[in-house]
Amino acid sequence: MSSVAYLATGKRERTKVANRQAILDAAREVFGELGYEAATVRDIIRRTGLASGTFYNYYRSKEEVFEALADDGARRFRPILRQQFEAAEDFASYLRGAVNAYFEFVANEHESWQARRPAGERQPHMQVETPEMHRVFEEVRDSFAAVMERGDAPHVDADYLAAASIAIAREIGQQMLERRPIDTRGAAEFAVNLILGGVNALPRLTP
Amino acid sequence: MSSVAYLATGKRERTKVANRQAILDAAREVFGELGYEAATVRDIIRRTGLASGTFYNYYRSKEEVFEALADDGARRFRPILRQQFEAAEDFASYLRGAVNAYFEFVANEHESWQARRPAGERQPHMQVETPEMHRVFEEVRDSFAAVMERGDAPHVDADYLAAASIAIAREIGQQMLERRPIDTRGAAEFAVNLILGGVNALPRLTP
Amino acid sequence: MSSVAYLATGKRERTKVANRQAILDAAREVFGELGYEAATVRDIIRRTGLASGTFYNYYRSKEEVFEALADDGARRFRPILRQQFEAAEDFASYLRGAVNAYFEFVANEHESWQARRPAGERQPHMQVETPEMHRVFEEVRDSFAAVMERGDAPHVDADYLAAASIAIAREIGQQMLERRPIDTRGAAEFAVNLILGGVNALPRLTP
Amino acid sequence: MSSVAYLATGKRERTKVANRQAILDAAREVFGELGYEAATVRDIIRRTGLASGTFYNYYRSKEEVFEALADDGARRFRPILRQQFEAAEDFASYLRGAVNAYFEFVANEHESWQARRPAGERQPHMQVETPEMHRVFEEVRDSFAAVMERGDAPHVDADYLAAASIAIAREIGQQMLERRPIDTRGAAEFAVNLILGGVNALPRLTP
DNA sequence: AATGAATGAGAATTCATTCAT
DNA sequence: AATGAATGAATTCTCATTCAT
Repeated sequence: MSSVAYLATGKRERTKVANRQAILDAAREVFGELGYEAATVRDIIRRTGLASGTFYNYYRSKEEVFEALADDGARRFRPILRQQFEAAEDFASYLRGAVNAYFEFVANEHESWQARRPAGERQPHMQVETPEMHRVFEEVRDSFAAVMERGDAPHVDADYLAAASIAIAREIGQQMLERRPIDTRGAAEFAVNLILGGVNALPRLTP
Repeated sequence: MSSVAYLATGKRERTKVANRQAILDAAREVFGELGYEAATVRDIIRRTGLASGTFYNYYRSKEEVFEALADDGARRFRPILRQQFEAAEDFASYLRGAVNAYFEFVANEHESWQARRPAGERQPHMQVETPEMHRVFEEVRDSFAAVMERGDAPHVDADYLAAASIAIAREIGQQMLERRPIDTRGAAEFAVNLILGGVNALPRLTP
Repeated sequence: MSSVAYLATGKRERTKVANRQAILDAAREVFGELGYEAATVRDIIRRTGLASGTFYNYYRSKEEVFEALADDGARRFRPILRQQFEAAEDFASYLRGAVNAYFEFVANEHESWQARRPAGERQPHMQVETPEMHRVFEEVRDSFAAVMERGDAPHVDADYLAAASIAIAREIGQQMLERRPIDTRGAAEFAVNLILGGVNALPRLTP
Repeated sequence: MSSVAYLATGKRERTKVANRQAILDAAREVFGELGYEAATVRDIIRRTGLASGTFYNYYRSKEEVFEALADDGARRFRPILRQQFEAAEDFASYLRGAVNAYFEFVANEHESWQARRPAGERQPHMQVETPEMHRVFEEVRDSFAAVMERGDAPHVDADYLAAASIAIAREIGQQMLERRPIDTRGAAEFAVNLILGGVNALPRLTP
């Protein structure tokens, strides 16, 4: 929180922080690959190289890591969204920025949000919506609401719009990855045009 | 023996079908009440009155029933979709019909899934991709392509559009279920307007 | 047992006999491949093409087929041994005949006595001594005793000798199959010479 | 801490080794009392006082303990064999020493295996082939080859001879255990005379 | 704080056998 | 006599969590 915290971080301290993060990262991967239920604490801890007992020095249960993911995810994605939000003048520019940011995020982060099919495993796996995904949803919805307020933008159901926008981004992203060559620009354009066009066609809320 | 005799296959056959359905129904209930995770194969089979081993004559695991459930939904929805396609004159009417039908379907299903849920427990919402669901995707994409061809409708990337539309419907559908009262009309209107408006804003393909 | 039995065998009768034999053959194979315990009734019955319930029209339990194998095996191998026994003038000629007969039996019968490794399965399987193997042992021992009595042959412990002879034949047979080219003549000669030489060196029993 | 400290590994390590051994011992007893088939993993683990799950930290299945048991026997026998080899002057003395040692070993093992057996139940006798057993085979074959080289002994096919000798020892050993009183001396004499006499009768290799 | 073996409740699963058709 | 789905007792096995080192 302050510069002191940074300096005060001795080796012991750093190890603790690093371990906590390592477990979180491993959990994100494992939950992403196997789904919450199929994932075991062992799967998670094995990936960190730590001993199984160590897990419980950081989290009290499998459920607790799962919940911790929410905070972490939000912490990492919120600045990006916020930056887009602050830079944006209106809904259109925010959307454009956010969608692009999302595609970059997906590409850079090795798609922790998407099922990472471990290449050659049995087809139909289940995907749980993680708490961190929900947090992102809230972030987007609130930003939508705010930019609508801010500008002269159309004023529509922010929940529905956020849900729809995220769904579109996710799904188009998926499709995009299955085409060759991978055309991120084209896909982003498609998604943004679709949403923008749609929003303009929506009847305004007049509460 | 009766007019039903015509349809009835042997008793054994009927029993098999009935058992399979009984397990599916029990699974729907149990998943609805306890959530996928907490539910056990025993919970499911107990509710059918069948013996525990019998479960394994029909499904190999909890995961498999879950998928069968999803598959079952998709399979029951497809005829509805086809009907909308045949009745539709253009893209707009097909979309309107299909989206309305889908939201009605989802709302009905929802009753058996969540009916007995102790209020306050949020079901983490899960995604499965079954073969039958893929068929629904193909059906939608092909129908889109066909109605675009048929009418004077805009001509855009059918894969992207189908993927986006399904994603929107799914997600808005989820949101819809969390509001009270459940307003399928309102949700459908939102989704349809969004997609239609978006489509008109998309640049036409000119191959 | 008589010519009447043969003629009286109507279609129904033949089917019954054939089924009983089919189950026995399948059981021999399955017990040989998997060992008694790992083998299941389903494994056996599946191989016959019959329904699982049908098994119980012929044998009351897995154990019962296992025991029935004894009679069958003895029934098939006894004539061969008997023939060698009757043709033999002394121990040496009986041994030679029996060992050769054994190697032919092994080759012809696709080695039901040996582990039939299903090519590419996990290495260390267990082999149970089936009742039919024990019956063969008795046959050999009795023949040994008889030819010793009959001729001027050395008079030694027939149990030990039979056990040793069978063991040698089995094991040399195994080794032989692992060499290229397969030299049955050489192997048989080795076995026979070893046993004959050994027998002459054994002290005579003088009861 | 004490002179033992030198040998003692950490307590953890000792517990692991002790547990593994405890399971092995319990398995030996249980298999001896109930037979391989009737024995369950529960029977084995119950006798150790360990928790049921602990079994699976050491062995993956009943079959695996059984193999470990066989392997264990072979592993403990090998040093004995080597000792005989080093003490032997020629083929005859090696053979005599090894066979006697083997029969003693088998008789001792037999006590722990069959001691508590309710009389009258014949244990169906099983064969396993473990890697360690193969090593015993190689040891015997190489020793045979070496002593043949060393002395003026006949020079015959070492593979065949080793295979035959081991088979004889195994089988005569089994027979021996079924007689009362158990006469290791008599059995060994039989086996040694048989093999020695046989070897002398074999045509020499003249490569 | 890290380790990793032990724990044991409870879930998953098998399979010999029965029995209605 | 054949069929093959149903049965359910018995067994295997997993895995979150604890705890001695």
